[in-house]
Amino acid sequence: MRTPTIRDVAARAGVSKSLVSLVLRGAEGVRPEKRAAVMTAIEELGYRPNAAARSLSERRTRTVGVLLNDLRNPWFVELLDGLNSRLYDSGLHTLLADGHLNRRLGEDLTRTFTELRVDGLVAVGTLQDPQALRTAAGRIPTVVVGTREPELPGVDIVANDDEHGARLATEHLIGLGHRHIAHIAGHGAVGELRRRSFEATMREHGLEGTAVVEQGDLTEEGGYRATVRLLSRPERPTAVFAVNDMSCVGALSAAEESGLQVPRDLSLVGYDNTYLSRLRHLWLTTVDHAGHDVGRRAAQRLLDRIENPGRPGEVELAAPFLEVRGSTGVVGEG
Amino acid sequence: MRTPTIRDVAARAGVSKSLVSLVLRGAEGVRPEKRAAVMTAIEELGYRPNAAARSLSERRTRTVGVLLNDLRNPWFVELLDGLNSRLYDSGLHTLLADGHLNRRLGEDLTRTFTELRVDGLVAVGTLQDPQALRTAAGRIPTVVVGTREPELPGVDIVANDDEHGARLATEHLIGLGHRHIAHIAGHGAVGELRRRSFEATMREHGLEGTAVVEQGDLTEEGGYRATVRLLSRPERPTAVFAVNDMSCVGALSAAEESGLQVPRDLSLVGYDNTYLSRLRHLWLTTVDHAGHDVGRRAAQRLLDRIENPGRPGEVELAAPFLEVRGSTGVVGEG
DNA sequence: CTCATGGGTTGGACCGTTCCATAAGCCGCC
DNA sequence: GGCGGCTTATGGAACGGTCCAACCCATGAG
Repeated sequence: MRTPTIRDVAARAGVSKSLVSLVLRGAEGVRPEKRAAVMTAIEELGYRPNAAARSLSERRTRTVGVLLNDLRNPWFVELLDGLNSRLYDSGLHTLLADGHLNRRLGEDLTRTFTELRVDGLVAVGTLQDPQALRTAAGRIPTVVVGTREPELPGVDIVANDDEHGARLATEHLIGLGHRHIAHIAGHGAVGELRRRSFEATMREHGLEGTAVVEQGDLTEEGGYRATVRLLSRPERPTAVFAVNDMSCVGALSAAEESGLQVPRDLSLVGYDNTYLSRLRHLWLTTVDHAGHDVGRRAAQRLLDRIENPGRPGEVELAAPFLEVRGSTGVVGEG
Repeated sequence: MRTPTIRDVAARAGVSKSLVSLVLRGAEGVRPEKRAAVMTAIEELGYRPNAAARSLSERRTRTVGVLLNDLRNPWFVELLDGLNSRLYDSGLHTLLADGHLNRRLGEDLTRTFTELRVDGLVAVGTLQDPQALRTAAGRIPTVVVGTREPELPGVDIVANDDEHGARLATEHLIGLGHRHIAHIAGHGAVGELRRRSFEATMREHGLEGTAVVEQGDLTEEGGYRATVRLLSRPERPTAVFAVNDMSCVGALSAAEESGLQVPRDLSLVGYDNTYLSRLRHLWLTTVDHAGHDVGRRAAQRLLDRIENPGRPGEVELAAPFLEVRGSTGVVGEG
């Protein structure tokens, strides 16, 4: 028994395949009894439309490909949620693929999605291969989300406002009376923006003399090492603003190891408001990167771009906000 | 300019579309100069095969759909890695979809994958809708991975041996001299297996009198609450084996809150060896669920089932192992 | 010289839909 | 009775590949 096609349904319902097609797409002007006959035939045969045949004929897939940079670090879940729901409202499905997993295999996911003829492409986070994304973006409406790079022609970027977020974190610490504040930096455009904004904010408050930056790498290990270096300085900082939650957890470990209590002896602020920071045991003050909002806006951008592919690429920023938890406190109080 | 098709390539290379097709599929017996002509035409036109057309004609997609239960809890990353690499070796791509995200939208992903005519289906973790999976499994070779339910006709299950894992954890604690050991249980088949094995192991060591079970729910919050209850008992346990790492982190918080030091006053063992347990700040002793191995075996099962769809469903278990870190210690020592 | 052999290539049917132009049927009106 | 107009249904041509039987053309054997 082959899987049934639209013709099998038609034969069983005693109508033409065209009418079945009309019913499937919910067309007006089909006589109710015929519609019912078709529906029962579909039911009885367990018919399911063939997406390949449909998209071949329709010349679109109603599907959006989402490229994730690394499943291991699920900062993007809220973002996906926003993206997904907005796209779904417009009748688009999303398919995910993880770049990290597939890169080791030498598989180029932009190519896979290109061959699938997805209607749009969303790159979540910084991808390994900007060149592949560039060529894909030449064919498929593309939006980059949750990062600030790469900037490509005809590609929109939607992210949170890192400068604003870093300012929020830094001013929060300054407001608590901290003067010796350190920043654990990360690489890439996002790391750059956050660091610069940290430095600018410190300068605005006349604290450029006591601002310190240590380089991290967005991992726990990097955050740990950077903090160990920070704490061995003659003028030990009383607060650390880490480029992301992961680094912040590393900072937390380093602090405890050297006998410092958080937040009594050292205040910590992370970035991303991942579920890590929400763990009762960590309970980090952090900057929420407005993932849901970013995702929704990205979806809207993509829909616009599918409508009107020619438009030049733009950058759209959502406003992050501070989530104050237990890792920050007034300086010198305990 | 339409996107080029195989016929455009053929015209440009001065050959028939059939020959282009042969070249694309790397067929033998094509004259080298013709092959070269086709390749340059492909290059010049930027031709990309159309997956829909190909799969319509070939009547298969070379694609496997992977259903994830919840991206927020990324215990399955290693597993995906194993799965992916094995499938890729056999020329199959994987597409991911997250059930949690899409369920809210009322989208049935098994249906989406059925319409896509994926060659196989992998359900990672317990899904919300076993009924949908059952009907999908009736059409598409299906394997359930990393969980023990649902058991469906013609569906293989590949997971780690929870009974063995729970035994490892429990005997580790007993070996450290613990007698009053508690278990934070989880729901579902997996929770049941781990709890039963905990109880059996305790019984074998004559410790059924001091074994305690509190119900959790696999979340941090649940682990926290269960531990608070445990610690308020007259006979406080000296060790806790939690059903998963997430619960274990909750237990850790509860312990610290009531002034107990881990592992001096309370030993803790988790399950899954997620990156959470590897965080220096938590550094949990945990049972590794052999994700990579499970993933590879699942891929093999799926490939077998694609070859031979009729076979009845079987359960295959991989051996978990203990990962001793900092959250367990000899009883009474500090 | 004829004919079988076989490597290399090709046209056309087919996969399962959508879409469009056209047909069928019915009604009312002149 | 013929005809225009309207609603509803239909056949056939795409869509872009794969696959297969048939074809072409050297080559070598008989």
